[in-house]
Amino acid sequence: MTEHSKVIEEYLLTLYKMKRAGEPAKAVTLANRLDTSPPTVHATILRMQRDGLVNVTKTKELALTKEGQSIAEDIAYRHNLSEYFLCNTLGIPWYEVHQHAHLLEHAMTPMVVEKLAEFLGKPEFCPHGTPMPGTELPENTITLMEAQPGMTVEVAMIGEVLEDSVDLMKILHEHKVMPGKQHKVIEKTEVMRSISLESKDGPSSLPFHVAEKIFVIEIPKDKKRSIQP
Amino acid sequence: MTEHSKVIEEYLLTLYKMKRAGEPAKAVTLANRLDTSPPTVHATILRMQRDGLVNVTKTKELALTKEGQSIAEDIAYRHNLSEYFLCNTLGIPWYEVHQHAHLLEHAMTPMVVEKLAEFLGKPEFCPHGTPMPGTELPENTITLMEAQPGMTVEVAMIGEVLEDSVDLMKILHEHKVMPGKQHKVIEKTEVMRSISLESKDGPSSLPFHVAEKIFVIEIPKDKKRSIQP
DNA sequence: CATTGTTGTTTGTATATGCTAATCTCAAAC
DNA sequence: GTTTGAGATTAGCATATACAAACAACAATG
Repeated sequence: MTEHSKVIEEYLLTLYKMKRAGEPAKAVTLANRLDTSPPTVHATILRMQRDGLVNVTKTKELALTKEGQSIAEDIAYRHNLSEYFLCNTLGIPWYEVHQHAHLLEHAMTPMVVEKLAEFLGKPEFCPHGTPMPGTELPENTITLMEAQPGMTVEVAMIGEVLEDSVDLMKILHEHKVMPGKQHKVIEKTEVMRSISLESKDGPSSLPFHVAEKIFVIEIPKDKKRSIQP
Repeated sequence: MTEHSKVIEEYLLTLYKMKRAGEPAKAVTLANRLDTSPPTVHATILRMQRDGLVNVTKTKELALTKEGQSIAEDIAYRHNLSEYFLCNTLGIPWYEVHQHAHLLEHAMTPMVVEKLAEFLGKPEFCPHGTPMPGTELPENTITLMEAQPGMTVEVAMIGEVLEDSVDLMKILHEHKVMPGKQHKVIEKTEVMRSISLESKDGPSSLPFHVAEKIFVIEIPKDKKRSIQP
């Protein structure tokens, strides 16, 4: 597992996240996500193929190789560990740790990763609820879109795509739409294409495209608020 | 103060350290330190001049501009802070933190620097005794070379040049030649070009070129061992 | 003063990373 | 089946970073 540039690590991580989110891993998508031009992505993918990091199927789907997958998981781990550290140790708000971790993730030696993980007590989830590679969300996790009006749900994870927008994250924070918090689903209005919630901190309303990226667990009526006040 | 590449940051930091160590800041020296070829250094210096980071005198001396200096101090701070963190918080041995900090120093946002400094209690020295920019070593600091036989000295700082060699650092560690430890100077032999020491942990012998880079403070006889056992 | 050695510079390349503009390919839509 | 549009690719270019080899400039030394 050789040394790879920041750029390559970025591509690997993005492909990994797209794969995990069930999105099609194509060159265009990558270009959009990474905010680079298609030709640049093309050239980079060629190098990655050459170096045995990705394979390209006949249908132009990008698939990580064993090695690519393994490196990507490593980066994801460093990223999530950094976020946990920044949030829990340094006290940087959970909704903005992503940007800072984005730099750190490429600058940690194996020893630093190991010692940091020990120091933090080997956490299994980042502050956005994303499980570290190797850990999974509970089986009964659904997206907020799938939750029905009347349900009370507990936020499990804020989808990684959403982390890129600090503004959006800040709003989620203000409405306490964050891991561990409970909300009651009031209604889903097709016209507004939004879903409205109600929690002890007040009401909130989220557009469908955001609700699709928020993962929750239904809380049975009798257990409501048993964990989070 | 714009964004600069890792490479440029490296050049700036190296120039800053050379300046502080009183070494002549020339292109060759840089090339040796950074282990790159003279043409590469040349080209990079041109870019740095273009960007207002260094000036080149008629005698080919490289001098940081105000801006270059300011950025360099910033990097030095991030480096030393990282080292302190790696050593004191994560428990990575002081003699090998340098390599890990070397990566981190280029990956810390201002917010991370600020929060980390707070968390660590705003330390003023790195684990090698190097003062953070803005802090100074005590006035009466001398190099081990300048210490006379019979003197008892306390190590204040391991010169930054020495940090590059993990092997050497490990040896210093084994002989407890580290900040805060006291040693008695036994003799300086011109023939061997080495200086021999004696501490409660046993005897050691350091070549002149190393002793030149180790900074110590003389401990008056009556105060010996009053601080460090 | 001529020689030598150190240092700086130029030349010629190479690779990774980026861009725009133009073009190609192919499936879906008409 | 022809058109259209999305996506992939090619061509042409730019910049930062690296190298080796050749050469220039200059100081030190004999």
